[in-house]
Amino acid sequence: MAYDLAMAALADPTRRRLVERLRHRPRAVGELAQHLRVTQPAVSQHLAVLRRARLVRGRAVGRRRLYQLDPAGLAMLRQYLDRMWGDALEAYARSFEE
Amino acid sequence: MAYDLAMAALADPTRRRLVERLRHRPRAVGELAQHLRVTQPAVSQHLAVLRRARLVRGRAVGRRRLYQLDPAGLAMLRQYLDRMWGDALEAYARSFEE
DNA sequence: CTGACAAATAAGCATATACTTATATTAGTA
DNA sequence: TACTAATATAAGTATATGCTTATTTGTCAG
Repeated sequence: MAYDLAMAALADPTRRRLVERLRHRPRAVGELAQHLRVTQPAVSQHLAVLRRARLVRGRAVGRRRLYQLDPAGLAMLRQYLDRMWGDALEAYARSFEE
Repeated sequence: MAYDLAMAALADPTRRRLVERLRHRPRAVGELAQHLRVTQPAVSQHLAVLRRARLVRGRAVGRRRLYQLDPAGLAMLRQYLDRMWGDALEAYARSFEE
């Protein structure tokens, strides 16, 4: 039951934009903040939430902090959704049988 | 961009329990409420949220209302997560190359 | 038609949370 | 050492939302 943190984290649109911005390469906090209409502290707070959900990882490089996606959180979410998806399809098909 | 409603809907643990309870077969509102420590109105409100997110569908049967999973919402979510997952893996692999 | 049952809606409240500004921390630079 | 840059943390606020009770709407049984 670790996907609950990930689901809650991705429910926020600003955090989803952060994740999407990290899709292809790591970015520094300031760089992320520039594109987001929110202040730098807000971005740091969002990153902390994403970190706890294991959706991103941060490492210090000089005096900057580079964040990148952590596959772990996404993997758990995917697994959960795939299970639901499979069951939903089965139940849906069954609902036509009778 | 329809997965945002689904993400927000599934972020709530009570709503997730509702979805999980509907995994295998349709259920009536009262039946769902009995297993959930919340009142019937709360369940109805949650179901409304899930309906707007296209995660469930409800149909009237007599004076009861049977809800079942709607694959549509889950499909959108899955698609979104799969894209993120793929990109995350690529970026992760790339981060080892250099 | 009347009463009871099932679900949805209304209204209100209490808490969670996404934001802000201000400050602290840590690392590079002159 | 002092100064600046980059990020994190603290504290406070405003809004969103998940819950409750009370009421409304709709359906079946007698």
